[in-house]
Amino acid sequence: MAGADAPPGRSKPASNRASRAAERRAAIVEAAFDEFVARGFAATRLDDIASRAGVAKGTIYLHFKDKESMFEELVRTAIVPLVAQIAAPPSPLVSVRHALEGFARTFIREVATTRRGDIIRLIVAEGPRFPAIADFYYREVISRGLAAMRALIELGIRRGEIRQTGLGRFPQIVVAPAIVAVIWKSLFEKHSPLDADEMLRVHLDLIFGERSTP
Amino acid sequence: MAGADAPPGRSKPASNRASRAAERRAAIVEAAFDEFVARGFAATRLDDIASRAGVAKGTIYLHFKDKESMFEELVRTAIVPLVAQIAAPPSPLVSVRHALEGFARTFIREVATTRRGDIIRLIVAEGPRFPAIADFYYREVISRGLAAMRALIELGIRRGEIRQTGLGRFPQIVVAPAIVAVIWKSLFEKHSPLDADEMLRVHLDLIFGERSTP
Amino acid sequence: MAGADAPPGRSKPASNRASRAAERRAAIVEAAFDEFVARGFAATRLDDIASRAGVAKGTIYLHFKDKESMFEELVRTAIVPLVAQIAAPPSPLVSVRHALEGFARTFIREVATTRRGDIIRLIVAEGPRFPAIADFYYREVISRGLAAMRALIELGIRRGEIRQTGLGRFPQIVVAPAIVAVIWKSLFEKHSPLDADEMLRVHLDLIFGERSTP
Amino acid sequence: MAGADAPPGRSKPASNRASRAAERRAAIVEAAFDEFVARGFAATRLDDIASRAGVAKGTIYLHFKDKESMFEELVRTAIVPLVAQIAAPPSPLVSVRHALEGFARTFIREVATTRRGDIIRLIVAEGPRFPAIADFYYREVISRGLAAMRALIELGIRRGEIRQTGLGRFPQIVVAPAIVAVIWKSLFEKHSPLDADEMLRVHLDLIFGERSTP
DNA sequence: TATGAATGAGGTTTCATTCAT
DNA sequence: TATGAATGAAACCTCATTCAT
Repeated sequence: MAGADAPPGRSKPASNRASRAAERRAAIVEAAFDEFVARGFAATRLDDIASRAGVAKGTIYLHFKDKESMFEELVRTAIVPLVAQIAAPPSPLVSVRHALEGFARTFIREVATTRRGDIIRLIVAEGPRFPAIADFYYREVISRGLAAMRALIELGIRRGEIRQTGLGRFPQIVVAPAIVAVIWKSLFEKHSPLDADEMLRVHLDLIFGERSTP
Repeated sequence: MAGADAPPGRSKPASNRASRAAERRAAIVEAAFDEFVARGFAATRLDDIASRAGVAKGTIYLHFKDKESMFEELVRTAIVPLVAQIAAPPSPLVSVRHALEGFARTFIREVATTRRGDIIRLIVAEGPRFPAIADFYYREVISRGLAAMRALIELGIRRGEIRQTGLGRFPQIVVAPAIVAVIWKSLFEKHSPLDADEMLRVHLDLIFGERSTP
Repeated sequence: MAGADAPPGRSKPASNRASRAAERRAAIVEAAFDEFVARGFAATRLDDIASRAGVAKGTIYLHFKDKESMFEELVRTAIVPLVAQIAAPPSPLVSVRHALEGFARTFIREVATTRRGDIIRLIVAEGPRFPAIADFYYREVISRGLAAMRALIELGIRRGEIRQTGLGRFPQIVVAPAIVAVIWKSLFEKHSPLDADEMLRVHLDLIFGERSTP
Repeated sequence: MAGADAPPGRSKPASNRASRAAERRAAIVEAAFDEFVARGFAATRLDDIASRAGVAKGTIYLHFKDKESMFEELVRTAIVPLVAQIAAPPSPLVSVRHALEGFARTFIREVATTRRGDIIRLIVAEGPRFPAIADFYYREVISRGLAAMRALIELGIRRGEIRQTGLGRFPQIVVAPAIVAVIWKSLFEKHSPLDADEMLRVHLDLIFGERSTP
């Protein structure tokens, strides 16, 4: 991930014990994340995580209590950046459409086309078996994200940008195509590539009542 | 177990050998489906499937080659009803809106509120590890369903019911809230119940340009 | 143990499924007992039990929940025969000395010189870490055995055979040399063989006030 | 941990390097002894010993070759005080009964009611797996102790204090109740408290032919 | 001398699969 | 066809031991 290529200038960056440990931990997190995303919780082997991270199996247990709590902590950690983006202020200065376009662009760039998209799929997949994770995800991402989205929608309605007043009650509708885009990318992209950018634009056209000009 | 050695003659309708086998197979399929949906592929134990189906573990192997092919066949089988409904003719007699409302109602009734909804989540979860399933699902459900949806949308556009012409290129947009509803039901329903019926209605209002009257 | 050499006459004794299972279970119990006695709980490997019993490792888990409950059940089972002997009636017809001599002989023959002696050492060794076992042993063996011994001692006192009236309050004193004999056999026999038979006789002489004639 | 980097000069009495090492070693021995007594050899973790001793795990290996030799050395060390007391001269000045009463008192005070009692149980438990320890224990404690006891008994016989001449051949009989008391304390004390003091007194009454007066 | 992160062999336990009945 | 006891590979996890600092 990011951070793997430290700024050049030092040959052995941070070689004291504390940061060596931090590096190892980061490597484990990195590897575990990849494996969990690729195989799901149950099918992931700690052996694979260890060898991918370049550490011994036992080393994992210096950083995590067991496979389950490693998974939970990992997913939680990975969710945090999503939260940060969502918590961005709705920027009432520009038009609501403009704000939503910004959202869409950021989402495409930072989520749909990166491994962060996979985490959404992972939560959908493992959520029912890890209620703690589903709860956390709901609390930190879903409820906040939808609240922000609702505020934006209602602003749009007040300003007359959005005519469909029912959207305020179902911000999920505004987000739905983005979710579908993420799922599509991981499952069907090879069968039929999806121009997520364009799809979200069409969706916004639908919401803001403009006619698309193909 | 019970009834296995019932006195011959007529214990149940169609109790000859061939159909007895068919019954058992159906029980296994049923049980396996429940377990796979509840736990995912890797975490499901054949032991649990067997006892839920009321057969011995070995019996499963009389009907399926192994766990993996059982899973694949199962999901394939479970998808068929979805296909049937989707392949229903777009019914050009009524309005397009009316047709889509019918779709939505059927979806809510037959998918979102039943176990068939979980199969969508299951495919999202296991798709990457079972490309054969993802392929099959794309071929049988996604591509056909989207094609039908696209035809309907274009009909709506030609008839002037739908003004947003871009939707023809992205039928996913029309389906997205239904997908989100299914996911929501399995993950977040307990945190915040979703009125899927109403949400889909608002979504149709958005598409067909009517103002919702709260 | 006993039962390994079934009565001849049939080449494959008890070859139906149920008794095959019973045989295997017996083999596991046998092997596990040997291993636990030889190494103690923690140092015993299920691998060794399995191969000594001639079964696969997994087979053990068809009969026992886990290592710990196997150990507890095993020891409990092994204790039962001790109980049976102890529950023998105090036989008031003969002299108390005679009764105690019978006890001593039986103890030497059936406990001190057999593997049942090792179980006493095993309980001493593992008791503190398996309170359930110590409790069971106290309840089934110790308390009953001491009660019976006390009754016998008091009978001896009433009959004038035993002059030391304090023994009624401490039946442990009467049993102590037998316990020591068992421990001695497993730890120090090779350094200095102990004639347990004779020791117990001397002990009885001490109790019944007779002078030993070497 | 705390105090590891104390300001040099004088943190504790005798804080030069050599004695600091000796203190650490003593702490390890102390901690190890507690752990081994509480859990037995195999179930004891070096981690626990280290943290109980307040040293790092690696430090243990500066003082002991490995777990096994640490255990052997430890038990040996712990036995030494027992030896000292046992080797005390039989004091022919007072009556033999008086000498044995002194023994009993000392045993109760210094062994049965302290951790040194547990070491007897530990040796009984681990002896078969550590022949070296059983050998050492036999050589240093058992054989010496019994020799001293035998000498005392024979003195008693010669002086006419003890009438049961067979005891000279089985000094174990005289010691047996003390052993049983120790075992009782660790296993059954909570079920039924034992007045070891009184029991040993009754036992001496038995040996010396006096009638107990309850 | 002291540390404690790292190792990896080895333990317990699970479970898909087989096969004699 | 149906069973379910048996298997054993493979998973997770522990912990004695090492070694760079």
